[in-house]
Amino acid sequence: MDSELTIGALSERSGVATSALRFYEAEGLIHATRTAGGQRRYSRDTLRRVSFIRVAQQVGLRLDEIRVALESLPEHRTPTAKDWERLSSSWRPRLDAQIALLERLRDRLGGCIGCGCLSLRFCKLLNPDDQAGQRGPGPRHILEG
Amino acid sequence: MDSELTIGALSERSGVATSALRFYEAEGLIHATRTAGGQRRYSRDTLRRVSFIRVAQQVGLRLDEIRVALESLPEHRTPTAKDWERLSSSWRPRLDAQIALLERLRDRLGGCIGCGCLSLRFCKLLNPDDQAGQRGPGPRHILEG
DNA sequence: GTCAATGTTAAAGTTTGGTTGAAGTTTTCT
DNA sequence: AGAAAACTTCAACCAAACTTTAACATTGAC
Repeated sequence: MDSELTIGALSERSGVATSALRFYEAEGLIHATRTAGGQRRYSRDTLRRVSFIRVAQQVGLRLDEIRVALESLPEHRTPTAKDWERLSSSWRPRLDAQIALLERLRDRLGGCIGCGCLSLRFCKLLNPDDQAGQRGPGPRHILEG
Repeated sequence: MDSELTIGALSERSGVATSALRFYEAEGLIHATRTAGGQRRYSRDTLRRVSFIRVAQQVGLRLDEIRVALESLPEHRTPTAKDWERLSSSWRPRLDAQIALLERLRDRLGGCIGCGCLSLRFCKLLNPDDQAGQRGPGPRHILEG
């Protein structure tokens, strides 16, 4: 049992499509060695890397941010549980902020929309830190703040 | 004081770019009358409509869903605070679910990534309802569930 | 009446996160 | 050895939510 995974095996185990895995490689989020014939072989901890990527997406990170995060992992040894924990704990502020926003929305929905207060630019509900968010095109991720 | 707004005025008051306002109109989310010369003029409650749109986006709704929601407003009278409240209260389940997901992530981050449990497909953290989410292309919105 | 500021349209471009398809190669199974 | 299954690359496509650009028209202040 060589513990190298083919792209199909990694896909099956991670639940992530092979096309996505190739895409992640192109974006520098994961890496593979190649067989003599040119096929990808993944080391076992790539599975954990892929898991990290998917969870990070749920937290609202974009792939380029995730790439940067992953780059802070040790290069020449398999990352430990502690490494992963350090990485993911950096999300806490982000998660906390997002949870707070959603709770604010939930608890003040009725009042704020119906009333005349909404000039949005200055609405405390949406811009608690007075950032009128104009951040270019593309889909809006709710966690982007 | 005719209380009609030009697109520039609406943009300034709402904090939403004019290009976005035209886009919203093309998508059927807002409406305008036209001057003799063909310029848009918005009634005052359009401001509230735009506010609604932006808040709804924060809640994670896509524009087409927002359009449907807005279509349930009364056609021939200015919506009341109650109308808006009814509309926005339909978000509660969605908000609650999303808050729950984020709290789950926050509270179990360390354990779940570091450990070997993550075959993602079956991870209770990400798929509490056992939906291995394969929902087509496009950016992943964290609220999509 | 002039002129700057603001407005118009339509089409194309941007970003993110991928998928799809074609045409060919490698691995693995028997 | 031969065939099926899995793999390769590359380019094109998709969707959301806008923005940008170009070329031209309207408004409103003086």
